[in-house]
Amino acid sequence: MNQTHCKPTFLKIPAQKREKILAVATREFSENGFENTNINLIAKRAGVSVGSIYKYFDTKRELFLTVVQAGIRELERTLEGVYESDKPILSKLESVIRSIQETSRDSALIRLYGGIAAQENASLAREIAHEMESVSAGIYTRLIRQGQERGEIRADIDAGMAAFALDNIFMALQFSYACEYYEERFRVYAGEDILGRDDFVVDQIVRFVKSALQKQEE
Amino acid sequence: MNQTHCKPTFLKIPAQKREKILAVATREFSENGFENTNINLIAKRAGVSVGSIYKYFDTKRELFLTVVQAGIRELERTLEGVYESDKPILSKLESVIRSIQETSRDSALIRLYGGIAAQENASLAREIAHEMESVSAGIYTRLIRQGQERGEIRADIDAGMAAFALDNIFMALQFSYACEYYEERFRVYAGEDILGRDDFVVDQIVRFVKSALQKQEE
Amino acid sequence: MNQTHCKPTFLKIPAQKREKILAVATREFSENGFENTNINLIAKRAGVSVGSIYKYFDTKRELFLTVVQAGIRELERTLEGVYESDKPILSKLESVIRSIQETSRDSALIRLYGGIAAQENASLAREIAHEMESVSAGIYTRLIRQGQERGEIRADIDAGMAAFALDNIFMALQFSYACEYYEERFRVYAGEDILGRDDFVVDQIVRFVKSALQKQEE
Amino acid sequence: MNQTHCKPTFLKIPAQKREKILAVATREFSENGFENTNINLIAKRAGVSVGSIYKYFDTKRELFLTVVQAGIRELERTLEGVYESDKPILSKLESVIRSIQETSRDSALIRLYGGIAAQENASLAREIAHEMESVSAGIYTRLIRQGQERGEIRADIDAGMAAFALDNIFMALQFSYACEYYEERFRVYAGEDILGRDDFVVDQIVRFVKSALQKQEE
DNA sequence: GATGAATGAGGGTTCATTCAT
DNA sequence: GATGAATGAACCCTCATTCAT
Repeated sequence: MNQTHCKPTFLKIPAQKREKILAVATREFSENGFENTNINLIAKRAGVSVGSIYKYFDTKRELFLTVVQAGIRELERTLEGVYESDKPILSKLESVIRSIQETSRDSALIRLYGGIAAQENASLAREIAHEMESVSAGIYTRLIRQGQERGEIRADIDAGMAAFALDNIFMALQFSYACEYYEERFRVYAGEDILGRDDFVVDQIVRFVKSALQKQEE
Repeated sequence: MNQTHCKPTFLKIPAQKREKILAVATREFSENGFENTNINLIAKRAGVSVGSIYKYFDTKRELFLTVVQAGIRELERTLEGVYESDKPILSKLESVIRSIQETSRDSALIRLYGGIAAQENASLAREIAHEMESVSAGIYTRLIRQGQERGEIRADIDAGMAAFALDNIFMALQFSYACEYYEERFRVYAGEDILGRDDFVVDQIVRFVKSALQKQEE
Repeated sequence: MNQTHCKPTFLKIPAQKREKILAVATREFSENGFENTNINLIAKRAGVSVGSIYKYFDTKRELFLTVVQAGIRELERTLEGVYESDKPILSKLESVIRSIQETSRDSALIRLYGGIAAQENASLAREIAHEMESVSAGIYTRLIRQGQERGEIRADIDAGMAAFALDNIFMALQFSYACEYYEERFRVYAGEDILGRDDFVVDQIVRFVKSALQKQEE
Repeated sequence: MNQTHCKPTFLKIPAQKREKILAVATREFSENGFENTNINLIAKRAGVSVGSIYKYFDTKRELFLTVVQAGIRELERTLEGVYESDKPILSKLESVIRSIQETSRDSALIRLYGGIAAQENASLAREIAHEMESVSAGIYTRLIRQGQERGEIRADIDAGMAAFALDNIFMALQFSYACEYYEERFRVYAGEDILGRDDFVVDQIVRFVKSALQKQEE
């Protein structure tokens, strides 16, 4: 869960250099996918030598994993921010959706996520899954459970499964704002102009999720 | 939507050979992704020459698109089957979920879907999106609308957006039964043994979706 | 010298079909060179099957040689026409130059010649040389000799060598009207607009050749 | 005229390695033509990796152009040497012819020239033409003009056209000592043993050219 | 520790030629 | 004789990784 994928040397170089490498690598991987990303090019664009990259990371794969992990930590911070507030739970959901709309557009990170699941390299996918999902899984599940305790969310549903369903909706929504494929899919479902109707989307998704989770009257 | 990606010659060869090629290609693409799939290997494993493959398809990309489209048509048939029955709408949803459980396990097709969105080749992704989603988008949206007309589904929600949310859940569920990455994610959310608890999953998802869509009492 | 490069079958098919094949092949070879010409494409464009082409010619090479030989015979006819007249010899030269200007522009045949010498396949080149040059060599040499006998051309020069020098000039002139490379070279020597100044070219070349061959006043 | 076709890296490697690569490439291209030359083979024979070749040159085409340009510079040096002497102009011509005889035999370079014009790749041909001919065109034209000024060469002929005719003769003569096809052609014109009668050739060609250019008596 | 030149296996694609119908 | 589908060797080029300096 906390393993690092880089070699110790990477942690000893100036922060600025480290961040430049990660920024360039994130952009390249998210734009081109794992296979089509060229390590030599990343090195050049980050202003370091290939040799150095291989001093910091054993393989292309390790660099990729490091980039993903850095992204996860960023995501974690965003989500935590939303949840730590003390608004009623259902209103937190609205915040999440708005946050997705704001951060996912043009987000290299989300595109990266979209691509991971498809990584031809199955073992790579598995390795990422755990650390990546632990974050949101944990947060969503805790949220649901809290809501159930407070009586704001129905108790007759498994917190994990509800969190799973919720994340299914949110994950696909993220992709819909970040990846061409899902953008197109979103339009097919909701109309050509849906990417410009953010308030409508928030309203509708909240409505859907709210009913799904709310304690049934009576 | 109806364009074919193969050359006419491909349609003229014996059905058995055609299916062998598609079966091998589907397996290879879904196991290795687009980039890591070797056309020469597909040819060898399908028992034809590379030359022949290139007589049937202009490029690797066209073969890939053909494989995807064949999968879409299969998916279409499965979904149509479920929806054409005259069960009450909410019970149809249960059928869909069961159908996902049955067909997604070991499904090269679904893995393929998972991979498409991530295709480094953005234009390829866009090209597939429309024809692929038109199928389920159409079916789900029609279903919701029908439900609204019959009074089984709440009218205060946009049919397209509801269908979108529904498909988000189902799509991710499909991936969860087909791709390593999503399997792992599923376990993180719902427990190590979730892949063996199909009835529980059906029950929980139905419960979630039902509330989400159902007409609110009173 | 008179060997044919095709199989007997080629001579038995309808003349129209035979000529269509040669016409298409000549165009293709002259536009793309030997290596870049695709036999399957020639077949398709000539409206016959590849199988048939290989019934008529053992190899791509044989087809090429046949095309070249057909071209030689055409050239032969043109040249003979010029020389058989009974104009004074030096005025015949003018006719040759004008004939070159008229026939070489857009001439697949000449481009073909230009390419032969460079055929990577050395043996192919040698094979063509004899039959190809015998034509003009014979005519030019006979012409010079005739001129020497008539006293129109200096006797202190070897007829063969003079014919060789003459053909060097004419051959390169032909290429200069037919092939991009030599066109460019021509422009470098004689100015950007030289390809539009035909009379000037005739005048200058005649002037040069005339002095070269003419009996020196004494 | 001064553009290089290689990447900067090529200029930084040891001269010996650079020359080895150019030597091997020149040989391969001149023996097999552009299309039939195998880059991987050049690499192996030059004792470097394919990867390196592609570090030095973007494409096969660029390597070819570099080889040609190197040849042009060599030709330039030879020609300049001949012309810089202060012999009377017509005697310089004799030097050129002797120089052709000496350098063209077994000259990969000249064979290369012979092949360029025929390059299936028309754009490639055009690109080479300018830089290649500028050299000899310039020298020959300057020579003629100088001769005209000095009164050694007739003034009633255009310097560029005379240089063109001259180069036509010399170019074909070069090919006649270097390429199989033109060797054969030479024999057809001047007899089977012509390649062994160098003095005769010099004498005859000088005689031809001299009359062509010389001021007419009286 | 940093560099970046060097490596070479690997893969998409073409096309001359064959041969079963 | 005609057809054209099938074959598969061959080649240009890429890029993850290594290693001498």
